[in-house]
Amino acid sequence: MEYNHRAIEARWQQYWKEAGTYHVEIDKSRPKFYVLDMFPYPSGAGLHVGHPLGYIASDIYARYKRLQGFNVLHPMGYDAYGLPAEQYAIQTGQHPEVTTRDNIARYRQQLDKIGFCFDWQRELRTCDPEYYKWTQWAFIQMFNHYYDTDAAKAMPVSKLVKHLEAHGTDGLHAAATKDLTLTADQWRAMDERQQSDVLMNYRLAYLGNTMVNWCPKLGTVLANDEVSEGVSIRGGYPVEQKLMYQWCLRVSAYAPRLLEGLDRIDWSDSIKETQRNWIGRSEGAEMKFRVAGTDIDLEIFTTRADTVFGVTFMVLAPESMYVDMVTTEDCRNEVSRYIDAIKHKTERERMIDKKVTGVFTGSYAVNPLTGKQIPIWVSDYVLAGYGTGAIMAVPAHDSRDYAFAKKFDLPIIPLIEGADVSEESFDAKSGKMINSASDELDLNGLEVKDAIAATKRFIEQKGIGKVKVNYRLRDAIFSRQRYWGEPFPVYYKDGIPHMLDVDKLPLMLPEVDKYLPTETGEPPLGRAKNWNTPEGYRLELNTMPGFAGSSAYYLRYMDPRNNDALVSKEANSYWRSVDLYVGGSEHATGHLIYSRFWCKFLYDIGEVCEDEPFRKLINQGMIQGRSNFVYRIKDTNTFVSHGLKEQYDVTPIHVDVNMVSNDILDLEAFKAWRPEYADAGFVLEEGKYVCGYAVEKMSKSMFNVVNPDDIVERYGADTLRLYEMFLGPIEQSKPWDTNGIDGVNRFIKKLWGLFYKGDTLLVNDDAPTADNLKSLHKLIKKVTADIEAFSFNTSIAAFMICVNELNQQKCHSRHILEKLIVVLAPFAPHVAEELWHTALGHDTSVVDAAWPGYDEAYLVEKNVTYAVSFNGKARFNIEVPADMQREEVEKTALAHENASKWLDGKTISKIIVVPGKIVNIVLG
RNA sequence: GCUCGAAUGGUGGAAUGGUAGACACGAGGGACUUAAAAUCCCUUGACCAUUGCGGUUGUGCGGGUUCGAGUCCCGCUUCGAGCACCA
Repeated sequence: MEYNHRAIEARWQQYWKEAGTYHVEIDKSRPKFYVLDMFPYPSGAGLHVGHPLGYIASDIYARYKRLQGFNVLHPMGYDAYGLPAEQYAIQTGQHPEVTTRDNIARYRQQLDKIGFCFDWQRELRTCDPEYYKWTQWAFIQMFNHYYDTDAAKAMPVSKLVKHLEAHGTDGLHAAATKDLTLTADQWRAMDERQQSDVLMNYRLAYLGNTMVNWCPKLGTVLANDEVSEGVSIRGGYPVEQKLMYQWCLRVSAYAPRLLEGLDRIDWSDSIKETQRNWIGRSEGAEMKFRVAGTDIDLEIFTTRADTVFGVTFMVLAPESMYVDMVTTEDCRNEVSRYIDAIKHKTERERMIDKKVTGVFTGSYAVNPLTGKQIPIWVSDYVLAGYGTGAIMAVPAHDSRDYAFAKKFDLPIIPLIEGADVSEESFDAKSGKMINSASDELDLNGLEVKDAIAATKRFIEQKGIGKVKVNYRLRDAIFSRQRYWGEPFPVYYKDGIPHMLDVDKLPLMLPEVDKYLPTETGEPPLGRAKNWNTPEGYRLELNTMPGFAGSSAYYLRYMDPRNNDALVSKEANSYWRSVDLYVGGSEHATGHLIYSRFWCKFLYDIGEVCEDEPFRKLINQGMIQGRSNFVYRIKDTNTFVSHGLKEQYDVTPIHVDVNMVSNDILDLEAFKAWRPEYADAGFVLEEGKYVCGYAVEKMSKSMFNVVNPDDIVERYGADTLRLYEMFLGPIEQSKPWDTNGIDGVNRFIKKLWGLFYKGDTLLVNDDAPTADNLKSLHKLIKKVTADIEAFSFNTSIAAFMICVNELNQQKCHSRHILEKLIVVLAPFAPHVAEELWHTALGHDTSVVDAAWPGYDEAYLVEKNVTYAVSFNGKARFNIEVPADMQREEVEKTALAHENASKWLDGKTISKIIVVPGKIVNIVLG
């Protein structure tokens, strides 16, 4: 029998499907293991060769774990809501659901050809009402909970209401949009709408005012990357900053726990670091500066409490509520003009524009430590959204304050010994303090670190400030003015939002005539007719963003058809959380934060038993494209080979990589590619046309897309799987280069050659030799360790070595080959299954075999070579039995005929024996 | 600017502080073949030597620790990633 990948792969894919080989159920007699891939967005372009990289790695791991006796959950589904389908719908009128369904069918076809062990009975689609029912359900739960900072967990809003009724805000420690102070009497005196507004200040899912890029012409909010120079990228319509009332999730409440949880999960340092940066914890102090001649206190946040003696002015963010309070009549016009000018800029423009601008409010603040009066300014370099939106400026030790002071000629007082602040500020947090003393507090001579601590202690004692931890993490804006997303389970009654009853879920996404905003500027859902509005009230017209559906999907896989709960207690307590999660690192500050937040919330309300969703995370690298170029001589139809292009004036042109092999262009295919190239001429090197290449993003326009289907058709899925893994470390980004795929294809053929020569079955029942056993056990040991370490490229190298050795040993022993096949099965399941059945005669699937252990006894070397060195320089080798004791090794080394030559009468000061490697004799 | 990571042949990449370059591609040579493909064998970091043994040098740069450093430490350079008027 010859190796025929097409027949083999079709046969076993069919077999696995019919036998339900990969379907899993809860089995309490076996330990569970949950392997998950980040589910794909089914785009219209289909899969390219980069997409399956992570899926192959996780598939290998899942199969390996199963062979080790684990009950492995390995599901797959689709993140089906998304912008491309909606854009396509706007252009063509095609319902996004239709496009999405077609794309999913195509994805499924492509995935099936690669031979993954997914349990397709658990497939999910986020746009499926059965699924998004639970997305809506979770939203309702968030609406009905607030975050108690004492208990550090979510609590029911009903408890909050009880507290407000009894004590007002007194003793209430809850995450809030802004600090409120209410008495119980005031609360009870409020009408329903006022009370609703108060509760919004605490709910985990809340309606809030947020600055957004609003494009009136398009009738939608745009993301920052959809706006450039004040106009929309699509259409070029003006975009303005607008405060919009929309749904938000109070992710910021969980900032401390999101940070702390990172210490308990096995993720790469880089992605943890990215999340830490994003959460942005900073320890500092909040301090009050009295505005001179008033009873207004400006609250500021600083991490450099020690520099308070160097504060020479204050700065407010233009949006700060203090601005209005402190601006004097004389300055009011100028301040308003400044703020108006700022308003017309997008946040992005404000960031790009590094020009220092600002305006004086006319008021002064009193430095609480020195009693000196300092001017209060307004400038857009202070952000409203961080801290209190007001800062104390210390120009000597903060570069932004320094630039501002220079521009507006404000005083600069150095506070650290030896710091030269004539040209630039001294931002480092080190050195000895100077100029920092008052009657009550003397920091002079202290190290910065100690000065910070001393100042904090002092301001707390004096009641002018308190120690505070600030986080950069913002709440997530949860409304989108889009059609293709989950509808909110929300209706408005007299303008007050209410949640639908849970038993009315799902609230189905309605049909609309067009996927555009309405004429009155409402989101597309405003077009829906006869939408099932409960009791005749108005439904929320926004939809949820993309991350809504992907935040808890991993839980749903545990129990995907449950209509009574997101996941049953039984399924959740068995499968618990994802043991291995594989996906791209680009989700570090999106999906991977939101999922963790969502999970912690569900944990708080007792729905799930683990508070971290993904125990171990592997980030597969991106596969980039490797584009090929031909070089056309200007104004001709002649193309010059890469090595000769310097001699001409040429234009590089992308050519389809599928016409190029090892950078050699297939001239006939090129001529046939485009009519204008039919009569092209070529300047060749040694009879060949050599193309240039470049690493770029894999995309149609670069003609560098390699389709996995083509590889599977030509070489087979097993070759594709092995080659993708052989390309390099899984976490590394690398360009796809089909050159080299022959190597792994040859390996499979050589492996086949151990079993068959032509039609002859070579497998015999001979007892394995010591060499056979050594080759096999070396392989098992290496592959076991490599899979655990996700080092798949080196395990494939180990397979190649093993098969070459067995070939040389002419080993066809069943004993050896059976174990070889089991170990290979996770990597190349089709060929393994074929040989397992036809050559080795089994009638059960190889996936039900047991992962073999290895025996060190077969691996022990009989003899070991030591390099004998003198003063670190290797001089000769000795070969001794492997179990020889180190003193004996020393003696043998010194007894060697060459030793006396190097000793040459010198004394020996030290002898170092490294087991199995080197004897170093250090001469005195 | 801050944080994290990386740098090894023509290429992708291997190396618990212990013979650097596993494995593969590519290249060169050879066998088989009318020929090509396929397959198999040999060579392949560089330099020198080559009738034979071999020798020198070599992991971005400069130092250090060590009997011994691609690996550990300090200081740079370059590239990649994340964050970025975050006080």
